[in-house]
Amino acid sequence: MKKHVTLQDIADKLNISKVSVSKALRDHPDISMATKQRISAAAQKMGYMPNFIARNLSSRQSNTIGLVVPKIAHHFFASAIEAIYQTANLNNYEIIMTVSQEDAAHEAKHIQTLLSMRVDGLLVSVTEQTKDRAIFELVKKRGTPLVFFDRVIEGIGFSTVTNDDEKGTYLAIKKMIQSGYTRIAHLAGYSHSNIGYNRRKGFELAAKECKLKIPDYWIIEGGFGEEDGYEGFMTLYNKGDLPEVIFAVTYPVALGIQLAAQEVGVKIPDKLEIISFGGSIYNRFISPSITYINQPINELGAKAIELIIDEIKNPDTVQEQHITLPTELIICETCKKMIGN
Amino acid sequence: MKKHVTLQDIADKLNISKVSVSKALRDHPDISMATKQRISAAAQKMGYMPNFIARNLSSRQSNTIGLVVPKIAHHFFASAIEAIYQTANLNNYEIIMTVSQEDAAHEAKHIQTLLSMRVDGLLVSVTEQTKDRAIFELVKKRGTPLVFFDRVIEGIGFSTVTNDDEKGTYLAIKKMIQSGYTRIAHLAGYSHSNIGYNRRKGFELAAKECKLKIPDYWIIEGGFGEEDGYEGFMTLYNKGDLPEVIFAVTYPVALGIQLAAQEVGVKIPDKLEIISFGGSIYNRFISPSITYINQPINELGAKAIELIIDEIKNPDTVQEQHITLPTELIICETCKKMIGN
DNA sequence: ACCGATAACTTTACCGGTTAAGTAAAAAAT
DNA sequence: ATTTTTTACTTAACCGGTAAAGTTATCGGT
Repeated sequence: MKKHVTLQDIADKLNISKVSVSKALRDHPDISMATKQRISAAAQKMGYMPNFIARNLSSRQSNTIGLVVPKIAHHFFASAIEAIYQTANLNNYEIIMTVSQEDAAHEAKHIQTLLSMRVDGLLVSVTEQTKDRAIFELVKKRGTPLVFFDRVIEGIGFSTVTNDDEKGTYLAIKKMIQSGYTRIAHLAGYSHSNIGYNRRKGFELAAKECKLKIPDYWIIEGGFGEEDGYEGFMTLYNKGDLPEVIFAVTYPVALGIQLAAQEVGVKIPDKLEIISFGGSIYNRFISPSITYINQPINELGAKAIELIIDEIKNPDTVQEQHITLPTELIICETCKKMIGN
Repeated sequence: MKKHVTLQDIADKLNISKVSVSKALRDHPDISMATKQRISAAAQKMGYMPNFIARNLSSRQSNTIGLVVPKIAHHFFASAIEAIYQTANLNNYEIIMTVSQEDAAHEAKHIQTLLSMRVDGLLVSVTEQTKDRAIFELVKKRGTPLVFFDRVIEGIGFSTVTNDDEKGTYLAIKKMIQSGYTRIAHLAGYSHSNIGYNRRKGFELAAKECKLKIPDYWIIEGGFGEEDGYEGFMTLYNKGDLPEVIFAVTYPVALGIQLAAQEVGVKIPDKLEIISFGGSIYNRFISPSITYINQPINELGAKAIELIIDEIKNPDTVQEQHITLPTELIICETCKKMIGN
């Protein structure tokens, strides 16, 4: 029972060559209808299951896409991953996902592994600490198609799919200022990451256009996780000059702020408001629910897959593309002054 | 640049056979130190990267474990998956994950695909609707090791790793009754699923031991998702006889209850309390935070990987195992009467 | 009645490794 | 000094497919 049924086994049984069996099962025109039927009947009965490994080796393509994400227990990634799996499956691609855990070294190692597995293409969202581009330059040299999504690296010739971080932030913050908020701080993430950089840029642009002066110490860099929100708030709090609103670079950061504020007794939304880039399915259960800039996560995941598949299928004609998807402001229980403006 | 460097390329360069190169790179004793060094230097310089596909085909093992989960945008699974990836990587295994989306047909198809990829073993948590065991019997016949975790199928000879659903529930509900709660309903999930069945069993056992009569219509079957919690609550509500507490079979179900209750104006925790099996990282931000039975998610994931690796490495000596991990009651802002009892 | 085309296979070669079975020269044993 | 063992390789065969290049028998056209 242990042995797998191979093409040869079927061929022997029917007294034909294994190539005929291979062709029949792939519906190749060389084989007559009658034989095709005999063969598929036999394959069925014998429980034949093609060996992908062997097939991939000889056909030099795996129908497999390597996915590298920094973490998964985070609403944005969990949803994006789900969208990616779904779209990939619809297009008959398998996904091999690896989780870098926000660690650039893991990331590089995983990409190596995926290249060794000869994935047809790569879909990557880099860690918050990724600075070294060597591994990506290697991928480029190899000629393996790669598409970045959400957290990207620009300038090395790969396509990207992102939210419109800058514009989304700009519009939201502008509206916020127009609604009467003037004392706004920003926990900004890392500016070496595109999401940190562009969200901050949108924030600063809105402030500048509205002639609002934001003190330097109200823009605080850090990571994109809950702990970073917690620490960021504490830094602000200890300065003794709390703003009215904090704009959090990600939803986890917003949660960290909330947690810290709760701890030191700063009531939200009475004493402090929060607005965040990105939400969560849990947001509506949280009190107060946080006003946020909604990301089109499913579209983002789906688009990323479409791009990579396009690059895989048309390696010669495709061109580098940079797609940004529009965001949408969702007003919840914080920042209520914005309603109607 | 496109071509990959192969063993043969290195062999040609150094005027030796490719087998020597293969052996050298795997540190086989056949090759002298001097040659090994020449070879690895050359491999390094030429940018050699082993072709896993080819290696797997010829060595008949992939160092790869197939993972099948029903969904990923759910705290329990997201965390379990993270633990699984981590433990697998530590043991030099790659994970190929597929998402069945609570659809038994997808599940079967994915398992087929993973078998075709010749994964060394499978780790499966079944969908809420899985009843047909045919695909698992096929796996058994094939001889591919498989371990179920959390949502399992028993009686077909595979090892399982689960929470101690029955005992965990039993202890929590017993404590709840002893704390003075008497009107307790249960949104129970599907009883064809082990988690539904065992949690309900624990619930009923506690009630019986405490001589508490629970009306039939207070135990409602359904799925394990938020919508099921929503519907379940509505069913209870429309009966016009609301309990004091609802025990939700999963955290998403608890959220669904909360949502529905909010909608019809039933205040939690004043008019209705909730307790749930399983929590979420978001729980502490939710108000009121829900008292829950905590699952040892990381241990569960890690243990599952350990079991499957053990089965892969010792196919002849391993025996079917059924591991249950203890749970822990975490009292939050609902069910406060339980504090101190 | 002869020729080229077509249909329906088969044979050969190859993908990039690994394993098993040689082999020649050097080292150790008798 | 001769035999045995060991060292360091090489050659051949295989994993389970796919792709390219034959090979017949049949068929349509003239």
